[in-house]
Amino acid sequence: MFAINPTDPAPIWRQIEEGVRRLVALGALKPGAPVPSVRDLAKDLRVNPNTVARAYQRLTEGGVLTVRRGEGTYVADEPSQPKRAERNGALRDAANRYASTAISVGSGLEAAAGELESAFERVVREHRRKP
Amino acid sequence: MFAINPTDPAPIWRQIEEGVRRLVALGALKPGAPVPSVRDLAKDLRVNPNTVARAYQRLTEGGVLTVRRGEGTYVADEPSQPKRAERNGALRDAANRYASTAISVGSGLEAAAGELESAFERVVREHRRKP
DNA sequence: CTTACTGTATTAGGTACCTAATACACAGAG
DNA sequence: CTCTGTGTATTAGGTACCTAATACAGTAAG
Repeated sequence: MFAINPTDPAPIWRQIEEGVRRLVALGALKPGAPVPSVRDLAKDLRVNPNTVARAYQRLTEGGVLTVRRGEGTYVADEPSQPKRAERNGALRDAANRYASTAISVGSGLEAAAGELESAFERVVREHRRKP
Repeated sequence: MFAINPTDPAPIWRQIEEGVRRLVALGALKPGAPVPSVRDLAKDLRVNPNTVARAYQRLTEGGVLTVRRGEGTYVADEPSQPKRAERNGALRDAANRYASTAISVGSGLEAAAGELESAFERVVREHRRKP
């Protein structure tokens, strides 16, 4: 499905949350489709079930997932996207972080932009492989 | 000098380390120039002196700073830059993270690249202001 | 020497996160 | 009903990080 990056300082539950949002945004997870059970995904990612549960709960509160108790968890019929304000804010924050680390290691805008393009291709290709 | 971002999941000492590296890479801190004392920078960033000390220690081990005990800390005469392998690795990692969050909030490559350019301009302009 | 500033080290306490081990309520299959 | 698999909740323990309060060794200036 996706992987956890141990070097990423972000908490694991946030990585899971973002991973699911990414799959939904890419269309790899379509509305109504089931997502792995808490225990299955936890076993797959080699992570504690509680951590996955926390991510699922946040995604449910955020309107991305819907849960049918005792049965399973599914992508919401109309998965909510972040509003423009939040999206721009989050994007700006992430861009600042990326620019900061790029400059700090001695890279320029061109190198950073090129690596970004590669990263996009990599992510998209990775999720075109198993639709 | 620079600011600490509380929303950044990265540890504060790492943000400080990256901030100093950024200033050195931008030329805002030139070789031989003194950096603020541990206590001064801690007071400026409203952070514990131990946290700043940890960052300075890592920067010293990394060859970016040199310390004259009892006198102060200075930018190394020839500040070491990360080797190409490490730089590319770090840049690739950062690009992956940025691309991941961009996609997860529903943004495309164009929007991400545009925001990246803005971020670069912002950072450079911010450090051209007080040379 | 005294004072004031450096970097460094130690100890303690608090918070967030992750793990582990359970337990409970609900839905579906046999 | 029994069994299995859902999501959810609770409790405990460990680690990393940050803070706070000191203390020590070295340098420079009065």
